[in-house]
Amino acid sequence: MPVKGESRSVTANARRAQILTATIETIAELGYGQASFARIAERAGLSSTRLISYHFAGKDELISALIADVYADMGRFMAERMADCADARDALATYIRSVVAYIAAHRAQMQALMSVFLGYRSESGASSYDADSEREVLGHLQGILRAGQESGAFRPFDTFVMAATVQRSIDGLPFLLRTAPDLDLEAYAEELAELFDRATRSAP
Amino acid sequence: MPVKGESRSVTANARRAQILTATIETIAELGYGQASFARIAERAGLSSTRLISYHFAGKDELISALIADVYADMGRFMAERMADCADARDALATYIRSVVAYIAAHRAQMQALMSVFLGYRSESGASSYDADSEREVLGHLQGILRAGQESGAFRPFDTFVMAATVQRSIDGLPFLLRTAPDLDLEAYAEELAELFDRATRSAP
Amino acid sequence: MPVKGESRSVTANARRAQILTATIETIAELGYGQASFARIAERAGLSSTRLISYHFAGKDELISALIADVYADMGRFMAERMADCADARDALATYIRSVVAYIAAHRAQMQALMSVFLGYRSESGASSYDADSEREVLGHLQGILRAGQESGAFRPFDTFVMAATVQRSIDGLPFLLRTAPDLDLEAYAEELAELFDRATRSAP
Amino acid sequence: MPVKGESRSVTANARRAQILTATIETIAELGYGQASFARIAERAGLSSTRLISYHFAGKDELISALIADVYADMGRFMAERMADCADARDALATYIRSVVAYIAAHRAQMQALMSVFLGYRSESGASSYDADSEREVLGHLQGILRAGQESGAFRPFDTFVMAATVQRSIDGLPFLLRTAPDLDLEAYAEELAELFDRATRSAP
DNA sequence: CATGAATGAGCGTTCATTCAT
DNA sequence: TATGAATGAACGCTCATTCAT
Repeated sequence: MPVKGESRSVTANARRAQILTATIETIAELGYGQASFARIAERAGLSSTRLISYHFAGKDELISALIADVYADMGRFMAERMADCADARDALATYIRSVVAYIAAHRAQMQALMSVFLGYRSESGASSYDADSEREVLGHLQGILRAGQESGAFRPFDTFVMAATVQRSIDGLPFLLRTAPDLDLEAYAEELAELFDRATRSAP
Repeated sequence: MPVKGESRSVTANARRAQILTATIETIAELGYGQASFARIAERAGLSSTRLISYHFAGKDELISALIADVYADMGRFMAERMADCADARDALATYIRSVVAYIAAHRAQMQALMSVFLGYRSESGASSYDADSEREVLGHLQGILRAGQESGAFRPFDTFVMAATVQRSIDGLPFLLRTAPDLDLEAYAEELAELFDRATRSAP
Repeated sequence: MPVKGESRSVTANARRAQILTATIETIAELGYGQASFARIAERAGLSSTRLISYHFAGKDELISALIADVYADMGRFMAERMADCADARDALATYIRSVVAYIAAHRAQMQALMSVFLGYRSESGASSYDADSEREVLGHLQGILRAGQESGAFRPFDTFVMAATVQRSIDGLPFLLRTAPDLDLEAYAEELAELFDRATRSAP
Repeated sequence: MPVKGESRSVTANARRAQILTATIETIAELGYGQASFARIAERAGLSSTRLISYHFAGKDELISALIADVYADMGRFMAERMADCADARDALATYIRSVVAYIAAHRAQMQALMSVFLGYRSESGASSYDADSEREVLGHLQGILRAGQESGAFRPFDTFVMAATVQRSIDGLPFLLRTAPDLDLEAYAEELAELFDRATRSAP
């Protein structure tokens, strides 16, 4: 039985990573609903699903770990990109461009993440992962928007609505990429940046 | 074994409607993945799941019927609302307000529809319903946007990106309503209308 | 509820015949195991399986009627052909040629009959139809063989074994025709006639 | 989920054998059509049908395994018996006696095999097992017959027809044994041997 | 750390049949 | 005579999980 405390052995972590990778690929390809332990084990080349149950307490923990992993990776990426932004307008545009860039470079992960968010209802906890993560992500965006309003760069508007709209405009990309894999994401990002700059800025 | 020909009997249609209602409620509440025939039958107060299989050829047909029903209803609602719009700016704002209004009045239906779109992969057809319906919906929006650009009311922008962004900003509402049922949708709609008016209009 | 007594109305008989024809075709094509009421009704163009249940007390009666029908028809055919046979050798050869000829002209019926015999276990009665019919058919053949032995035309042998062998050599034809529909049945019959003439006759 | 690679564990093989035995008994007694997983599991004393699904990929694999098992066993038996035959006449008689002897000693297996052949339509493959196996079995018999014709021991005749007739005369035995379990199979074999010797031999 | 074996519950579907017109 | 509606039981199969090494 694997550790519940703080650290895990090296090989255990390797196995977990291997399983998570297979899980991401499976969900990205078949959708959350079709991602059974059996199919994940098959893709990972495991002899039985038992190995998944062994390294993860259950499906809930597997999905939680997946979300945490992707979020952590994306968080690192975003933190680096957002480090030096001149002002709020720059920060918003940079945010949009950065998330789109991350999605472009991690299609499977993002596809899987979205599929999980939309297909997953934890039967243990009352609230879904969606709610918590959502609040967190939107919180960050709202921070940027509020700062812009305070500095006078942004016009008055409901920061929650604006943040949600920005986020949704990006969230949908993984699904869009399913049916249009050749989409020019850089151009897409520029269009969005321009769109939300006009939607938010105070001056004409 | 009902129907091969053209029409259905009155009682059969009543049963179908009853089952569809229960299906919508079940999916809206539990998500597509948890919406089994058993749970639907239980909610509908049916003696056995056999009745569902009897009135619908299979799960595929049940879901197809659900989508068609909701779409038809929404289509009627939208057509009425969009009938007389002065210009493109008005049309865009009306579109946003109308869809939001429809969602506000048909939360369960929309919740179910979204859940189906995101959790459903038809094993029969290659493409999911999502792809086809999406194209259709976006097509309508793109029509409004292009008309505005041609009349000079809208600035130049990629109509596909803009249409997708508008649509996503509304699509997400059913999910938002899950965690925030008390959201002021009228205000939300006004914020979106203002947001996209600024994002699209040509003049300062 | 249809008659249990002796006669049936004209239209009822027509319906029964229509259903029996569809049943024969269905069984011949898909095998007894796949011949459900639903599939039979579909092939017969009936609106519901209820019509079958209405005209036949149950599956057992449907199958019984099928067997009886085919047997009666084959019986008439055979009686005519076997009418004037010079001697036992002639009778045996004629029997073989006649049954083969009948099979050639009624492939679906025979295919269905065989499929029923081999796939059917009446849950009501203890003995299967096979046993009774078998005895009857073999009885006829044994009669021919015994007569030949008494007249000295046939050598001594176990008439039951010989009759069974003759019958099996013909029974299998419907199945053979499945995989080899172009089989020359006339030639086949001649080979069998020669084979069993040599196997039975007394003189060298 | 047992095995993707090459071999199976000891206990797994034991379970498979146990399940196969129960399957054979069930089919032999009730016929292929009534041999559900539930009935097989009950006979085998398994806690649930899940164990069957666990050890065999599906009903198709279960039936395939059954056929392969019985054929392999019969093949070994026949190979040993047919090892030293003086000539074609001897070979033919030995073939008949051997198959009958095998049937006598393995009634349930043969009953099951026949029931499967006649009641089974694989939905995966276009052709049934019957067709392939049939060709193989008849091929062997035809080999014996052709050799006899070439050596002059056998008269000219269609080897396919003769082989099919021989085979059918034996195939039917399992069914005959159902209604007449006390049949003297040794005597039966002798009658058949004599019958087909006369039918095939060239000299008077 | 890993694994084969086993499990009960649930899935969507199909079955022959009965009820009520 | 015909029919739509309804039904419970059973089907093969897959699910995530647990037991015992």
